[in-house]
Amino acid sequence: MARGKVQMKRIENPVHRQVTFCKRRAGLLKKAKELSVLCDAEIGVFIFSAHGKLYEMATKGTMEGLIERYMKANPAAQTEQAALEMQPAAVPDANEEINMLKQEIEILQKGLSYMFGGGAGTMTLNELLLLEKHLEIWIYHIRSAKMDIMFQEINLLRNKEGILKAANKYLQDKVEENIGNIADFGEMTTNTDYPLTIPNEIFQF
Amino acid sequence: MARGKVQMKRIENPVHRQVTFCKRRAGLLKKAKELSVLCDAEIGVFIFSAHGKLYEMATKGTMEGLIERYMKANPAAQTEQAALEMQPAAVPDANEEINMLKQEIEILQKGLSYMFGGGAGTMTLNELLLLEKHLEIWIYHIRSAKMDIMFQEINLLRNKEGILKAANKYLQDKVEENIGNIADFGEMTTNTDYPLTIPNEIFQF
DNA sequence: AACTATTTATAAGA
DNA sequence: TTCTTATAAATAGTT
Repeated sequence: MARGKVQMKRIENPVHRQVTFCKRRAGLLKKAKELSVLCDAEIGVFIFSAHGKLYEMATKGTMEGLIERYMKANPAAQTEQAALEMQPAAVPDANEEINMLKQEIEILQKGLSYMFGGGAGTMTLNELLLLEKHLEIWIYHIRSAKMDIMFQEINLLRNKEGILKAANKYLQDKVEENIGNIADFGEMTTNTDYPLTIPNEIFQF
Repeated sequence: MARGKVQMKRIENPVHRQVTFCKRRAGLLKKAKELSVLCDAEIGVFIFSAHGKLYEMATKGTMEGLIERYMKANPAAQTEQAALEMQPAAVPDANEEINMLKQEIEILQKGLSYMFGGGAGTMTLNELLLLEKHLEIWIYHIRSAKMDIMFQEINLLRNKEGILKAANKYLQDKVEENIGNIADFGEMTTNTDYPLTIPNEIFQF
């Protein structure tokens, strides 16, 4: 990369190779560190030299922790030991506990997917981060349709109330205007005099 | 490293951070590959993005093989499973799986408590078993207070409607009974003849 | 390990 | 994401 390009193949000169290994190894680890810091990533690197010497680096925590995380993130990838552990030699008690835990996980997953509205699939951790938002949206939808209907109903009734009240008033006027001899009319008037104004605050959901 | 130096700290702008992550990730993996080829080294790199996505690369063979080699080369470093496997009495396979499942449950629990509205505390397993019920109850409470108010309002209006209608009818009867000479009365009657029955289904929430 | 001449990598902008 | 380009970094060959 300087003073001449380099062929992408094994450097045959052992001295050159060793020097390059030193320099580039440092460079690689530096780059890994930078990527980790700049982008908030967790990175593990391990390098076995041609002679078998191990150089490693792990950002955030230990290499062991990273490997465990790797194992979890990549269930398809089984180490030799893990593969062996899949053999039926397992002890009954242990199997029992495993099954219990698996059932628990199933229940939890079911609850979560239920919450997401029938999503039959499993959730990733990313999806969990959107949890609160989804829940709020869900509630909103459930509520919103009902609210619309109820508001319509209330408005309908209010309109009818207004019309009936007007009709009532009209008829009352007519009665008063044309008839003076109905004894119990005043009593009637009192009974129909209801407060018709309803505080609007209760509709501010 | 171009068009301006970059501070060695987390890039705050999410877009910049994502772009840089992409570029530098590619760069890092390329460098690893080059080092491997040029110097005949065996290298493993894994990168977890901030969002938890895994990117990996292993020169020569699989990452699993590399991890096993790493384990062997680094006896001091024991993963949790490996440590458990060192216990003679324990059954290695089962313990590992149990731990994995327990971790999974922990993740789900975390998501759920997050869902329940910033509850910083942890949930017990018993609580988790009641997940669906809890959610329904929660939604029910949110909704129920509002519904009560709206039902009261609707019933109030309906009662008023009934009373006004009765008063209207009474007055109308009086008018019909005592007066025969009001020209526009029939018209009035038509206008006040509204369908007063509202389908009850819409209130079945 | 230091020193440069060059090659690479990459930040910023489209 | 991908391309371009100006510039910062990395590093091959040399001392």
